[in-house]
Amino acid sequence: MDKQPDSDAGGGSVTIGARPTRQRKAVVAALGDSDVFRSAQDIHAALRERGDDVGLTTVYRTLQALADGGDIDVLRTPDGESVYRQCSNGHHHHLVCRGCGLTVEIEGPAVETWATKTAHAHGFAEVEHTLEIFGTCHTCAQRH
Amino acid sequence: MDKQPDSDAGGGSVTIGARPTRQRKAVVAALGDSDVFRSAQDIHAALRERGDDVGLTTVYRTLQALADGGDIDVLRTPDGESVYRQCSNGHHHHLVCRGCGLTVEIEGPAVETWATKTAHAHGFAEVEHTLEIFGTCHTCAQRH
DNA sequence: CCGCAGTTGACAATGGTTTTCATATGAGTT
DNA sequence: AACTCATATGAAAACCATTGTCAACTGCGG
Repeated sequence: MDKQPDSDAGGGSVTIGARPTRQRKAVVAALGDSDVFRSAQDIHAALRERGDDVGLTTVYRTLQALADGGDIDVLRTPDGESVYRQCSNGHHHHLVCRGCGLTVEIEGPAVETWATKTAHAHGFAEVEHTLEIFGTCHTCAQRH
Repeated sequence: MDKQPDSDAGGGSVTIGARPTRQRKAVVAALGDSDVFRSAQDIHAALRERGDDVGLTTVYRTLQALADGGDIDVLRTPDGESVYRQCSNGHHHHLVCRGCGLTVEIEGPAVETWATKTAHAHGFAEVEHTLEIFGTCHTCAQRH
């Protein structure tokens, strides 16, 4: 039910889909260019500016597919916007700047343990959790 | 321009606003009736069914006001919908059952400290964080 | 009883995201 | 190269929760 292991996607480390088209490669490239969480609209605008014309619909579809495949991370800003980012593998959380989207991947083993223990203590099973930290980074704080 | 501190709102434990109107009381009552997170539209529909006619706009406004005042908790479902719930005072997180919505309020002072410290260590200011734990409660686990 | 700030609500407008559907494209086949 | 057809694309329309608008209403203070 999940994809078969493909160790030779053709150069990229990310499985794009059945057909690695120009558009999909462009979206993946755009994600690779920045280490910031960006919205679909952001990416669409960036691509257009760069001359890579990709339809907004396609950007949305591609991002969704990548997220479903676990190749990129999604999270929702406090405004309810979905933002995407290419992340390292494995479980981690994010420290995100509200101003520019600058993101630091963080780990908190103690939190994981605590969350799981607490849930079990209340009789909950199949425990998952979400944890994101938002703030204003040093740079953004200065040019308020 | 904003509300003055009033320690005696007039009987309710929740400060509704400058004027405790029929509509606001109705919304507060609806929240008091259930201990699960519900959307504004849900509440609006429930009120209408009960005969308490309150405009959708007013429901939204009231919920937002209550949330701003810290009298109720808001969180966003994975679909991006805002849901509200009457909670105890103070900062806390939620342990929510995926099956029935059963919610347990939890506290994790250590997590708060850790989150703030970590953010500051990376030069972030005005730190906020979101943390929710999802799982399957004992009851739901049995009748899978 | 008057007046005005606070409230209300029908309706329009927003805006991110998804759907629709006609057209295009690419990988395999003949 | 020509053919096929599932897959992919994208412009435009649909969605839909939420917010803005603004005229009408309400209730307490004076």
